[in-house]
Amino acid sequence: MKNNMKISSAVIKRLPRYRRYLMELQKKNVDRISSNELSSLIGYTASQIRQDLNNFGGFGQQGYGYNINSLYKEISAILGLDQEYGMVIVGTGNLGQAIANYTHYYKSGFKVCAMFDVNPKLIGLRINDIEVLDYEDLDEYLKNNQTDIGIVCTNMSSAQEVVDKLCNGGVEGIWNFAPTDLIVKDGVALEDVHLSDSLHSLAYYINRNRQNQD
Amino acid sequence: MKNNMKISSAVIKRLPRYRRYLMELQKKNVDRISSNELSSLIGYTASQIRQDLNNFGGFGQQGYGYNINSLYKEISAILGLDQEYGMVIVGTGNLGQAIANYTHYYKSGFKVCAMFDVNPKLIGLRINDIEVLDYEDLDEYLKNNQTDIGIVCTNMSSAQEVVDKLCNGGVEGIWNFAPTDLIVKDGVALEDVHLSDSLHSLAYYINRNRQNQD
DNA sequence: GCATATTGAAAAATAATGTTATAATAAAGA
DNA sequence: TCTTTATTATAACATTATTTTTCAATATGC
Repeated sequence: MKNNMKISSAVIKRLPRYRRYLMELQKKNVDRISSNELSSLIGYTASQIRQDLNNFGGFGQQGYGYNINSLYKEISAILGLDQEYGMVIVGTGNLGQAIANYTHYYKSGFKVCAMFDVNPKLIGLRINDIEVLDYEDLDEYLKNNQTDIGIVCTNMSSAQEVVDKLCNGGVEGIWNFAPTDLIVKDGVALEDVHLSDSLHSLAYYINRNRQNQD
Repeated sequence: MKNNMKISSAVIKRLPRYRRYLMELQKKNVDRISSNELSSLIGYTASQIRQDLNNFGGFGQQGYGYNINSLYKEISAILGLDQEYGMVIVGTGNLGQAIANYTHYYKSGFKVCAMFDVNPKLIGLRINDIEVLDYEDLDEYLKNNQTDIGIVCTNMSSAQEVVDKLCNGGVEGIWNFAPTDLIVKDGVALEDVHLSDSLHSLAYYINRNRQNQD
């Protein structure tokens, strides 16, 4: 990274998006792109793109633009996607299973190593070749298996207890799908996916559009 | 609403969260709360809470605070959650099934009326009592069944085509889970849930924390 | 009726984004 | 080789968006 200044979360949220577009360009065998071309593709202004990237280093070349392969690699490295992550999923309902399948399908450095549930009907099953273990054994598992990310797919009422266990077990990040706000140990990253909040925002905009038509 | 001024999306994104906390307070039979108490609960500053709510009207009373039941109802109405929404899911893989189950479980005004897929093995199945129909018949279905929201759970390459069909079929909102950016018809609301982007941001923060420890 | 609590609303402060200007440099063409 | 053009990096500035501060107004509760 270029310097120690804190990068705003607005920038960080844009990085995965840059990366997605660069991946597409790679697939099309494009090998260079200017901030202007990227701008018309992604929709951010060219200067914002240049400024965003400049937070991390001067990846472009004057008169040339950005080399797609190397910029892709740089952004991947900034995001930490050049590394492997061991994950566990707690809560093996439909959503948990879907996430297991999702990360399985989008092969990458993120690997679900185990799943946990309290439901005896699920314990012992294999989903995408991942065993569903008894939630009782989560502490023990974390003690013996270094785990980077805990994925919370439980209901609201169990979520905080699960997160406490995960944090104490040494995970570095929580990916939370439970519809509640969680407290994590200092130094643990938290990323929420609040599906109901998302759906409710959508409802707001639908209604606003309806009202504008009157 | 108080006036015609456009409300910023930052405010809209907070509304579902206010509503969640108010729901919890209702369950605990609390009947009033001040912006200060709400603040220490939710984590936003008291003045932000007051200002957010004031965008839509003066729901509080000086010297008293906010009545929880009525504020809950107000926010629900602002979000359009006092209404019913008919939805279809396109793409009946694990994620599509999980979403179907999710909205089924969190009973509310959002009802999945049909699911669509191209996979003959899935067509004809019933998931949570919702029939999986042939994607070929989507246009026909939309013509005959007024549908408010289209949920896109396909892969990246099919997503835009699906969205075009949904928009032409008259949906008012798209809830997109495909890992790509979509173009919607004017007047149609779009809400993205980019799971991979979310996971990648998490990876960034995990790595930043790691580096800070050195 | 008075002290206190609390909102609503305006103003001020801060943060984020967008624009402009310029020097440096690579690419492309004469 | 030299010149022109394209384009980034960087800084300064402008604008817009968001958050915080401040304080008058008003309801509550003793």
